[in-house]
Amino acid sequence: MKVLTKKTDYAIRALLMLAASRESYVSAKIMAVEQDIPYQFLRGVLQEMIRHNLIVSKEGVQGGFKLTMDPDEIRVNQLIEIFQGGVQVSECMFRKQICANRSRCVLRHEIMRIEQVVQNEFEKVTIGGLFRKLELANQLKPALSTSESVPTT
Amino acid sequence: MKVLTKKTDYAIRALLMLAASRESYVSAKIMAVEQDIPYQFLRGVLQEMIRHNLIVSKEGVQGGFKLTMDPDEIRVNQLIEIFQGGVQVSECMFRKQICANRSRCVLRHEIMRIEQVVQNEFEKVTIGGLFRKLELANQLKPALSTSESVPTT
DNA sequence: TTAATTGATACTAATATAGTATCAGTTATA
DNA sequence: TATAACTGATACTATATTAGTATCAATTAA
Repeated sequence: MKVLTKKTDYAIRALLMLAASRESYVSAKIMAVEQDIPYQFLRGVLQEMIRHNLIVSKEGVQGGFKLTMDPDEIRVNQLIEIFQGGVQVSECMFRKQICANRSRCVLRHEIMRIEQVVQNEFEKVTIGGLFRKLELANQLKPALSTSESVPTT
Repeated sequence: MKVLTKKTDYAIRALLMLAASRESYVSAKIMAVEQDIPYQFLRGVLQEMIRHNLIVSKEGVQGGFKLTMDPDEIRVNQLIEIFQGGVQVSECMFRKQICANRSRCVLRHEIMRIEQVVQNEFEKVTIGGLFRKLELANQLKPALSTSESVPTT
């Protein structure tokens, strides 16, 4: 049970960068390098987000992407919806036969309930919220880019 | 985001049948037919459950499978663990570099929290619990097997 | 004019999920 | 005691999803 696929993961990280740069455009290249995401793959992800009006682009030199809305309005929930087709119950037998077999229906009902819980949780998580946590983390631990030799095991 | 794969789904339905038959053995064939599950595929699922000591088998004529424990002790949680490798965060960067990039870590933390919620929910769902709901559903709607012509759209 | 950019699109590769087939061994029972 | 109804084990194939690559046209700041 993989909760987030790469696409969603990359999308969130790209959005966090855009949230950080506010009004100015950020190019796909910069985001790909900084976040260590395959460039062309990220481009596809960004295109998808344009289609869903989460971001806008500017072509040419100095071009790039920026948010169309307040980061607090972008919910991880929606990103999962876009890149993973939301949460899907294992085969919905609705209508088809009212319910070919009862145990499948009971199960289904139970899963839908849990999915609703997950849905609600992911709805609470916004890019804005994540961004503030990120800032806080960076305040508390401003090291990293310096020495702090990585254990070469 | 697919919550349950076929294997888990089939496993649960098979276990519900075993819960219904209590002490007597039920063959894979019967379960496959009644639950409309591909026979050989189900066999594989059953083998996996034997390996995890959820069920035992008896070979030969009149053989089959039965539970090793009270249905209330079998949690859907565990089945997801067995058939879907549990809930996995999108790439754990732990230790590797303490955290190559911060936004990934913040994200990770948030997801882990939600996964814990999911985990807790699925832990509450047991085969015994589902079985009782199933019985209740069958009591309230004892029709089905009779006429009730399926709409041929 | 040109290098840095996005738009669009068509691939390939890797992995996971779903399903099939086969043969050997066991056992109730006719 | 032969045999049909079973499971054990294992090796395959097919399909779908996820991840990643490549290419070329159009745009634009400098």
